[in-house]
Amino acid sequence: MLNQYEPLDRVFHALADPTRLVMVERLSRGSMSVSELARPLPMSLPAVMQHLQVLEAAGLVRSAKVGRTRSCELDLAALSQANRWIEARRREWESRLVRLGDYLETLKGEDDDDHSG
Amino acid sequence: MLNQYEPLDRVFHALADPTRLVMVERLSRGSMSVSELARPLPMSLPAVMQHLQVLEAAGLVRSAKVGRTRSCELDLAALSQANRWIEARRREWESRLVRLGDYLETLKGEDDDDHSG
DNA sequence: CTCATACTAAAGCACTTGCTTAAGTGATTT
DNA sequence: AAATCACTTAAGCAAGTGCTTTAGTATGAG
Repeated sequence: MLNQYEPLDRVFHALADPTRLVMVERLSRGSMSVSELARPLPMSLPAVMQHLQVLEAAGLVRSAKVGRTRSCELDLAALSQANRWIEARRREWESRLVRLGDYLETLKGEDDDDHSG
Repeated sequence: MLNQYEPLDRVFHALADPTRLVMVERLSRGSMSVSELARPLPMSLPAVMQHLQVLEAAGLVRSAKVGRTRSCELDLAALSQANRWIEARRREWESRLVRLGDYLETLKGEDDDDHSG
């Protein structure tokens, strides 16, 4: 397995799980503690902690412990990075389609010139 | 594992592998056959086929067989969907920050009124 | 001090992933 | 017809994932 994309595929991996998608979605509506985050999820608290660690390792979430509770909040930087990669792919693909269109136009032009021969 | 996000987390899962990121990146520069796609990758052809199936299942790539070669091309729909989800999270988070800012402004205003008491 | 709360750490287990190799299938060249 | 090419299928395996339960630790309330 090659890896020149270490941070990026960690972000996608973190988002590749429905539980973690729900966690990110809830955190986008406001910061909360681990147990608040866990409350609607059909699994144990340690399981939620493990998901949280994946999100933190990807840079999607930051958390800090205050007293005995850990407060979690979204960090948009990693999400933006994912967005930029997707946008770059879209642009490459679309500019290729444009170039193909131009090329087909050129062929059509040549065909018009050369039609009687 | 809950799943109200079936298509979306399939897309992120498909992008959560460095080999598949390379495949998508190469396909964004133009369509190609399975063996062309496989040529720079340090693994067997069946392995590349398996990655291709993951990308197709996620709706990121379409392919069609012509004669004995299979031509693969990018399909931007799934990528756009991923992008829209990320943008929605960003907007929710940012509007929450704005509301928080407004609230703090309100408190400051009340504090100004109530300062002498 | 005692007890409940809010995590945290560790071990274990079923299942999935990312490969491999070997043995096909069907299309195209020779 | 025989050989080659471009996949395709299947079986198998090591490593990783997504949980679990059990047993902690540190903080805060009474």
